[in-house]
Amino acid sequence: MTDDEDRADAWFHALSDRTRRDILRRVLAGEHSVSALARSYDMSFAAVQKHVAVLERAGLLTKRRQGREALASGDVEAVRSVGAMLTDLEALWRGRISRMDELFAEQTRQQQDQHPTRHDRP
Amino acid sequence: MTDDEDRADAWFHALSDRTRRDILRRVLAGEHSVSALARSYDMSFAAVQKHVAVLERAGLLTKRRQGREALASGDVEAVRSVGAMLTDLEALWRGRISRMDELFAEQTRQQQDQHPTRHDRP
DNA sequence: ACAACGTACAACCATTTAGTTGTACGTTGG
DNA sequence: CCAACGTACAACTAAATGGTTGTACGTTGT
Repeated sequence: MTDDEDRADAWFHALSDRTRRDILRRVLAGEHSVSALARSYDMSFAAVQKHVAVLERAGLLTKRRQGREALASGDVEAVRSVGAMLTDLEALWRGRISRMDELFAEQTRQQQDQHPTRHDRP
Repeated sequence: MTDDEDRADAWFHALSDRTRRDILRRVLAGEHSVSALARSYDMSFAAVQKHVAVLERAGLLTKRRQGREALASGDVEAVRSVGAMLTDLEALWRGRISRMDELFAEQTRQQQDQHPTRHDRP
């Protein structure tokens, strides 16, 4: 269905707004109703509700209904998945370093072949 | 000057586009000129150049000039900083779990005070 | 019963974004 | 020398974004 890249788009876009990051912090620390969250910010209820919806669509939080309230709760697994993507990026960088090391070793070896030291070949 | 939250905004916004994530993968794996990168995508040179600029402003890559080429290179430290933010989010969640554990222990203790077992008080 | 509360969603507006084309300018190879 | 290359940036367009207000509807406490 939704591609990995689509999910990543949604994750990073959801995290790219400071209000949404703050909401996510709160709901990771504990359940909060949408209106309780809304009271924390200097903007309309509807605006906060939209931010919650963005986080929900990205899978970073889930809502459950209790009476008239919608209780939002952060999904730590999704947060970990985002972290894993970054770890994968780091791995690419490590590969680059390894290749540089190999290249260096290769150059060193060739230089030694061309200019053997007295010590190596007495 | 630029707040932590501003940096985070820039980081996550830069990462919220799949083309930019792909560019970042390439330049983490090794240096690439902007036009070499541009050849990889089905869009104009100017579009790719703008994506590179977004990544650069976010501090996720750096450019160095060599002759007429601008060589872009990924900054793994910035990637790690983004990862650290997510780890901090996870920590909030862990705090929530600890608090739930404490609450449970508290409730259990009170229940034992109210209904001591024969075994506890023979 | 009913007023207040919590939620959802539509419609609208200003700004930003991702793309385009065009232009200008330094660098380089033949 | 100069044509081709690589880069940068401005100006424009369509779409997405973050905010607003207004409306509707189920839930709750008195």
